[in-house]
Amino acid sequence: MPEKPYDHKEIELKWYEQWQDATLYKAEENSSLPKYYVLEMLPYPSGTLHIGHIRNYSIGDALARYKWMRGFNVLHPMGWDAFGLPAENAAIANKRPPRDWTLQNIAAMKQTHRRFAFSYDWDREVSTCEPEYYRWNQWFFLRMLERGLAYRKHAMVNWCPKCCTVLANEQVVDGCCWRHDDTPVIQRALEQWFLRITQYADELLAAIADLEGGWPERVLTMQRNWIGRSEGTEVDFRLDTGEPVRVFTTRVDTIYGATCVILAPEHPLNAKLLDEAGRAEAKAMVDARANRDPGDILKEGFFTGHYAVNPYSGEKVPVWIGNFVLLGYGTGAIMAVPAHDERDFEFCTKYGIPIRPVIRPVDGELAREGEMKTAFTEYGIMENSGEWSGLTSEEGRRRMSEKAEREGFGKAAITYRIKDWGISRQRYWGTPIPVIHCEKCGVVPVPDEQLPVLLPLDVDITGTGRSPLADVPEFTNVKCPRCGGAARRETDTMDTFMDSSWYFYRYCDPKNDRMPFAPEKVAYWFPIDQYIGGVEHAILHLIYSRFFTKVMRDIGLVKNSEPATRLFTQGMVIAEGAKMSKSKGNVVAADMLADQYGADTARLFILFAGPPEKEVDWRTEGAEGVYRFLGRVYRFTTRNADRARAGGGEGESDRKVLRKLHQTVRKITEDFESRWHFNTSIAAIMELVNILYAEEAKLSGATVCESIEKLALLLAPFAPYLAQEMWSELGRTGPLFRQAWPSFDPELAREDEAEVVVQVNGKLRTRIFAAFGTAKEALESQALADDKVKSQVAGKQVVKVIVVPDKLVNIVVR
RNA sequence: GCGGACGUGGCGGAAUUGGCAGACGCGAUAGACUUAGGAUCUAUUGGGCGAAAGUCCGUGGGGGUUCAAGUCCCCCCGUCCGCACCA
Repeated sequence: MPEKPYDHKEIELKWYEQWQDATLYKAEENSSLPKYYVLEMLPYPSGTLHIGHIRNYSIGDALARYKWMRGFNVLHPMGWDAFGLPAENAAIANKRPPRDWTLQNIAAMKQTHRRFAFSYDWDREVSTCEPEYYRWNQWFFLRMLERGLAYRKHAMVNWCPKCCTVLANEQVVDGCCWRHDDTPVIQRALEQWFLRITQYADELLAAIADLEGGWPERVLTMQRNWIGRSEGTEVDFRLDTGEPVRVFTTRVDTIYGATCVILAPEHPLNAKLLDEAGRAEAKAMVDARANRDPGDILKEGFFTGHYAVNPYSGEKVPVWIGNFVLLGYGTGAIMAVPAHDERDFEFCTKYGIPIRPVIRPVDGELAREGEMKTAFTEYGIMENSGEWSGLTSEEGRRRMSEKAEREGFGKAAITYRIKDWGISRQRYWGTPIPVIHCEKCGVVPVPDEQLPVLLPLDVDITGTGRSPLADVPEFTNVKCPRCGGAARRETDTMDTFMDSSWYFYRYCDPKNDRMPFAPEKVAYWFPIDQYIGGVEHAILHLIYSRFFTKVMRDIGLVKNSEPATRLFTQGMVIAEGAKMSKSKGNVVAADMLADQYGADTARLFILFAGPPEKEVDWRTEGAEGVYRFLGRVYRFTTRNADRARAGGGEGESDRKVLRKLHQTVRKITEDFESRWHFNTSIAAIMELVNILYAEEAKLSGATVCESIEKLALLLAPFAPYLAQEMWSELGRTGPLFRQAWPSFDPELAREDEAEVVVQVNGKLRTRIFAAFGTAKEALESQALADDKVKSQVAGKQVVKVIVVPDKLVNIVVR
């Protein structure tokens, strides 16, 4: 049979049609097979399928197919099946501002999706216009409201002038919006909704220990730092105006060395303590910090003219304002102990505030006042500290905290860096927050039976920063569900990270219209065995979804406390030296690659570019080679199909090719089982194909048949369409993913003889062949008998010979 | 500034446990087939010297351990990532 040219479009469309109703990836709910659950998340904030997606999909998809072929029951959610994509939503999507990309990209994704037949992640842009998603987001919100986990408060919030919306702390990167890294966020005071993630801060931190081993250390470290727990003491200094100012310190044992109290420039007490000029100066400090000049902000401050009394020593110390004191951490005020804190040291040195050492090293002397060059920040023995002198720092901290609590001027306290999660967004799109503001009844939740609260279709997108919903009377004017009086609907919508926090649970029970999902269905699948996503979500999505899981557990919906036992973080795709992202405009869309070379090439190429955990530098030149390789495979298959079907016979190179074949199966199996270095897996398949080409004329029909068969199975996880086509060329029927993963015969894979490297003084001189297991002495004498070795050794004295059986002989001469 | 990762041909990368450096692919060069080739197939491809056999050098730089180092240890340089006044 003559070979056929490789027409990827024809092949891919053909099998795509056939797989449409095959429910290949759908979970088999009643299966008794072991579970294996693969989920992915979006690596890039973008609506269109681009290289990052392909990489993400390809990794997860290859693994899922492999697991399937190994007999696992795989939940491999496909597209947005969990929520559907009803036609009427197009109208909503259409309402978005022009800078949003949803509508055209939903169309693009449908097309690409069709061609690729894989796509199974949550997509922020799609989920933001799903009524079913709204319903269950709102359902969760109301459950949290009932439990006091959702609340509303007036707060200073991060505001991105480009997005015209509030951002959570997690979404602020280097003082800029996570989507616009050239736009500094500003602070605004607004009435906002929050989720009380801090209530779970302790558990989120403690449970990190359970994730150890399954999650990358890097991500766990980032989460630990982000939660930022520190144990210390809150202490009231009494101001000369009569009121207390509360400070937080982790080193109350140093308090006798406190030589001033410093307030954050935006501290509430400043209104009272400062005069006009002082307030203006404080405001200037706040502004300077918000604009956040790159480079170090110098420590600055000024004296308020007021004093406060140290409750332990009774000493009166000056009260200052300092730009390095943060309102958002601890109490927004500190006691400065310059002798034992580097920042305080710098500040007090600059302004001539006394530096008084009160802690000495355990086996050293107390530093002398005025002679310290740097702060001594370690624990030690307390000195010049009244009744506490002589105690260790640890003991002092404990006992002094107890005293503060006993006498009512403070207490032991734990402070977290993490803050409650602000979920209010002043956007049109996104899930409406399901509450109603009634003048008589206050904040009234929308009753469950009225969910979902949907977005109105008739909206002007102004981009002014005021929620566009506020200008739609038919949306805002409602009756209070409690008293029936006139009331106003909440116009903020939810952060879309809300959606992503639980979307994967819905995959287990996508049609449920009574609950987000049935607990027993989730119980079968969860926790996720393997989650795959980009590292950039370490403190966003990955911490929110852990929080959500714990809340769901406490509500009684799930039994697991963590969403995923293993996390794999794929590397980012770099283009022109920068992370590929929509906002940078350096996104390479998949369409080009897919149109030109097809889905199989696109996937294979991105996997071949490098190991999945590493960043890849995007350049398309290599795609040609991968396409060429698939063409080689296809042409080999078609021109040998007849021979393969006939089978039988004997060929000169059968042994050689079968050995390589079984070695390749072994190698790829090992790659899947240990590390996912698919680039080397694919390289091994290429080597196999190169040998098939070289030995093609010297093979029996039976060997050709086995080669094509195994080659198809090996390619199935990486290039499913071509693999399926090969399968059918062999006359086999049925979906390839129902086939078992190929096994290898260790006997066939074994080399006949060991190739032993012979070195002289560590330098390669020749190689010899010997039967496996040849004794050391025999190898040594065989090596020494070799002509090349003889000429190297001639005239010199053999000092030593190192023999590694089956591998190497090293002759040391002098 | 602190913490982490990394540094290999013209390029992407391989070398999994200290044991043949450069697998596989791109690019390049030559040839075959061809009216033609941006298709396909074959061969060569780290650098120096050499007609060749061969030989020396070579994994950011310097030092060390070892029979043997891309791999382990120390110092330096560079790149990337994370954190950056967290009291």
